[in-house]
Amino acid sequence: MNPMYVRVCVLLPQMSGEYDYHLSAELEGLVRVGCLVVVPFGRRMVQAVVLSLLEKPSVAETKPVSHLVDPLPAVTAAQMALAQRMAYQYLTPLSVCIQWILPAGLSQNADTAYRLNPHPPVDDHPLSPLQERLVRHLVLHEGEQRGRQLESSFSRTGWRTAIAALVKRGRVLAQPVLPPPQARPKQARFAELAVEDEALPADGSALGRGAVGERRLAILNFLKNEGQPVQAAWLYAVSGGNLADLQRLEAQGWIHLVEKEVMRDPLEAAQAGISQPKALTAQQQAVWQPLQAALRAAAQEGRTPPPFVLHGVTGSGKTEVYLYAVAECLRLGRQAIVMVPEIALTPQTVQRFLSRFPQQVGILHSRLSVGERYDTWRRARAGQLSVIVGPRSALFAPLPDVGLIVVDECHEDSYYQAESPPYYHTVEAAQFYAQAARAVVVLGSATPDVAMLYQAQKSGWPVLALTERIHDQEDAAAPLSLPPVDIVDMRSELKHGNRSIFSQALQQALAHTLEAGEQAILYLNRRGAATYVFCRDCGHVLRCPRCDLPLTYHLGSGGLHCHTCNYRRRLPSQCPQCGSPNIRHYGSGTERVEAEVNALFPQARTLRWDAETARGKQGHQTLMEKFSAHQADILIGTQMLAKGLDLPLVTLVGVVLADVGLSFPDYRAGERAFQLLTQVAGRAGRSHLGGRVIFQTFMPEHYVIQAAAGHDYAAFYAQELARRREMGYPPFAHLARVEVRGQNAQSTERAAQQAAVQLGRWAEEAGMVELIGPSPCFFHKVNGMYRWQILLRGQNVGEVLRGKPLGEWRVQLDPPNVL
DNA sequence: AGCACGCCGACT
DNA sequence: GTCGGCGTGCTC
Repeated sequence: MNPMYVRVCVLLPQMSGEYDYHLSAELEGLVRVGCLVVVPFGRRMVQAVVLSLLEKPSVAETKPVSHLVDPLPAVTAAQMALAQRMAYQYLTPLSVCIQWILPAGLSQNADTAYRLNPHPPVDDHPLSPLQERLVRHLVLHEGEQRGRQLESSFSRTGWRTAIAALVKRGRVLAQPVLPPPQARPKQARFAELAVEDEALPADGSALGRGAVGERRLAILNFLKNEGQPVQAAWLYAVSGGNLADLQRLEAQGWIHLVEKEVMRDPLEAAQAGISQPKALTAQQQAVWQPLQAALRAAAQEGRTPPPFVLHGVTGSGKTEVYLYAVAECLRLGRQAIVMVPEIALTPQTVQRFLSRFPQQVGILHSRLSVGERYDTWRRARAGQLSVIVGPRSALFAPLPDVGLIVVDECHEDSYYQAESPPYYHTVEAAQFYAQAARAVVVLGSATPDVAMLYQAQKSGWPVLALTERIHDQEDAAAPLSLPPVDIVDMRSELKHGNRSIFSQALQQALAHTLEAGEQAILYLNRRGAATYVFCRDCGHVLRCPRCDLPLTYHLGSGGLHCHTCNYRRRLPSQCPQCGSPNIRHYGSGTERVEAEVNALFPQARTLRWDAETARGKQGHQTLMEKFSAHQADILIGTQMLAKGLDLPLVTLVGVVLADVGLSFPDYRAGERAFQLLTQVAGRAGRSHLGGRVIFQTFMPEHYVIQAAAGHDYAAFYAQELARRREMGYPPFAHLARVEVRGQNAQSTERAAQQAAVQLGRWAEEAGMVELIGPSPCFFHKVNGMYRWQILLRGQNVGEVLRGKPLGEWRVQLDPPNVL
């Protein structure tokens, strides 16, 4: 007998409960676990996902499931396990995790339709100004608006209370509605021959006069050659015909016109050639073998191996190993997910997957239209796509049997979702998913996070190393060496009277590169760099006395400013540490650097690449193409050009100030700087031309600068770990950020104090948890909202907060870190 | 979240 | 005596 009841998770963000419903006779047998349904909830209709089928409900009275949104399950079993794990791990309601997994455009939230009552009761009540505006707004929009529309027109005005009063008095009618999903399958017109090939006319005279007949004949002949239904738009394109021609041909009985569903494909235009696997080097082979064994074991014995860390220097051929792993996964009849930090910045990686697995790759990212995303999602669910490439959302493609999850450049910050709950790290979530799906996880990076590598070593994860670079050219056999890095001490440059932002060494290297007709990159981290104030003799950085953050210099006011707490002071004339008068800001925005380059090398063609110049849809691509085509000699840019672009003509990389970021009071500042410098250094010398890197610095002895210059990850790792131990950070702790928000500074502060008392009590009960704040350093004012952060740090933070009444606080739990 | 019920102050 | 403020609590 079919189960008559279902347990569902109601998709309301604030609801975390599970509810039982019964199935009507027509739905019985159709509703499956993971299906998206609509159910009555209170006096509303809401979407819900079926968690399980039941023979018996847990309550006496049940309501019926209203209808199925889609007969195919919207959430696979493995995805459901992932959602449940994320809900538990990240202290987030299950409904929120499920909504995150569902494709945009499918899930819809309940709403209210407001309509002007055409026959309002007699009412001489005066309307408030806001009510007047609402009524006028409704009149303007033909008497009807949904809550979401009103919210966008009247946000932050209290329109809900105002309209509720109007509803009460009968001026406005309110009706709960659940909008249908935005994303729908796309229908297109197809034509196919209705007669045997031999029956087709020999010339166009039977089909129409002159050119018209020829045009219609062309359509028939095209259909004959294709031998299958062809989309009408194609026929128009090949014949110059139109819908009238097709309808005429159908009326005459030559063809049938049918409506068929088509898939929107964002890759339709991307014509990648077909590429064959490359032979692996001995090192790649050594890495590949255990990976292959694990893929086979996972597929055949259903074992989930621990994640593989693929630690490969820039240019060591990590991508080819991924391609081999994906190919093996497909051979085993399973599918693969390949995650990249940001699709716009890694077009070359995406291209390699497209050409190696033609017709099998789908991409998922936020720039796709709702329809494209929905169709890619449906093709993945139907087994029509075997490889999904994309940023962190690609993890949620509903593949039927995921066998491999690759996280490329797994140290990238973009893998951490910090904007809205669930606050999760892709590296961790991928492991949860892999456990549910019995898949292999590969974490690739040239500079793995210290915390991740520590965890790998502690937990016995295999760490596979690729230490040699390989040529991009197919024929070159000898491995390339990493480019030599010169550290230039900017303090001695100043002592020798060089006041330019470029050292003598960098100027000479630039001159040499230009002479040789090669390209150079000048890298600077603009965040803070343009305005960072420090002593040029002792390196002392001016910091905010309240927050300990470096102060920023504002050209307009000529003063120093703390962005966090609004502290202001004047620029001192002497260094507070050594008394030197050489304390000033180090101005070096991209414009400034470009101006200096142009002054020194008037003949050089420069190209600026920063958030400003890369704006627009194709911004990154245009700039990259321009530089790749050697339409510029020197590229000047910020963080983003450290990403995975292959630029073979670049033989010189200059880091204008390598120290940037090292003085941020973040325990990960050293790690971030090391990762950036290593990546930037890897940009040079990816060709037979070789290459050279220059780090300009005021701290030449700093371990981060030294290790990055020596391409020595091991040294950096050891020193960073030792430094963190020395500072008393527990290895492997969670950091929970508890945020208290309010409209008013005083009341928010009071609430934060109370929250801190409560959190402190819980931390004390639990032991092993440390409370940080509230202190002004965790105070922010954003968009008129006052926010205080309180940090909890310890090995069991998640357990401390689990089950506690946290309703009024926003809690964000970071993944485990070596703090 | 919504929307109920529910218990206290200012008005017909 | 009623209208209406927003404090808890429920939604299968």
